[in-house]
Amino acid sequence: MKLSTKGRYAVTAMLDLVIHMDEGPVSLSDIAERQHVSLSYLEQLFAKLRRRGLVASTRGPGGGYSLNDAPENVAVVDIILAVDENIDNTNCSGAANCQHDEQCLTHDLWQDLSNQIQEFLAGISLAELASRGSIKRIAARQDGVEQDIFPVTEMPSVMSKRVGVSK
Amino acid sequence: MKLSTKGRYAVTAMLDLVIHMDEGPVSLSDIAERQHVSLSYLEQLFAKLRRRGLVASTRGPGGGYSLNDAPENVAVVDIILAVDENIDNTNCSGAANCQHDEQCLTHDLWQDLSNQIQEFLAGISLAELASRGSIKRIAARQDGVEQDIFPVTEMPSVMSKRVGVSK
DNA sequence: AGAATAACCAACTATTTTAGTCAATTATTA
DNA sequence: TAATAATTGACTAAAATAGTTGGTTATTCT
Repeated sequence: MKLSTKGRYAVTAMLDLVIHMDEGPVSLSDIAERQHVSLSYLEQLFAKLRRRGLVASTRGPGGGYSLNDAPENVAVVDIILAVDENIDNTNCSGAANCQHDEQCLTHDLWQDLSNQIQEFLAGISLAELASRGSIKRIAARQDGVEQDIFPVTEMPSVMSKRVGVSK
Repeated sequence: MKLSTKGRYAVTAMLDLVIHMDEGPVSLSDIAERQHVSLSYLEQLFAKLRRRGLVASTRGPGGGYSLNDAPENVAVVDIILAVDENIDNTNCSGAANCQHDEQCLTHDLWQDLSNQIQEFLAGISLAELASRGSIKRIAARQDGVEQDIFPVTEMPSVMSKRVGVSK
């Protein structure tokens, strides 16, 4: 299966977007700063999310990304499928031709497992996630924490801003 | 998470072992032939399974591997954990220090998912798997199929036997 | 009009994991 | 003593992961 940090980053970024979208489009550099993911990596992920129709983009100052649908209608599984391609656990990608054009011994087991995971992740929407108390607390910390940890001017911009971009 | 072909091969091989263990130890070369996995790769996997105490080995002619415990007591999750190390889906391996020593936004979500998968795979024993009709059918096919596909002497030994081993 | 902002795009890269191979040794049995 | 089969260790090709680098294009603010 594919459940790597790629999918986790994507879900985290989308959740950050939902939490901050009341003030218009959310820029990737803001998400990068808050969630400590590299901006260029986010760009790749959001390119896929946009192609899948999950988000819409606005260019220029004040621009950023916004959800194409209500947070209630976006499930975690949609996000993971958009960036990770598949959630399938079989060797044959479900085709059941794992061995001489027939099923391998454990084909059904991996198929069942895939369905389990699929159903679990399909049952959780961004709206539900954003409403959780534990997540609200962490988001509040992230929104107010930068000043606390990095006193005034010395924020390690390397982590969140583009470096070495020439004019 | 780690759910790769490594874990799938291991479960398939262990299931093959259970199906054929009534006639004493099962050799890796037999499993390699039946399940079409390379012998050297199986050796690596069974070294881990032995270290974890899931199987016992018998050397010499007629030797092979046998289960250390009743098939009822070996869950699929045990096998995957033995070869894949962990089934954890969080970035911080469950330590909840994913971001500045505190939880990242989605930590709880991945934790819940890990638990789901864990429970599912813990609920399936080798005995239960081996008793399934679909698996019995496939095993029967595998036990009788070699003669049908590779007439008499011309079995492609490359796939299942060691090649180039000098004295 | 010009500077800043921010999305968009393509190519490249270091590191890790996967899925093995290759070569040899040790133990056991016929 | 020959064959069988586990055991060990080092190596490797290919793919995936997690980015980086260097730009271009569109929009808005001054």
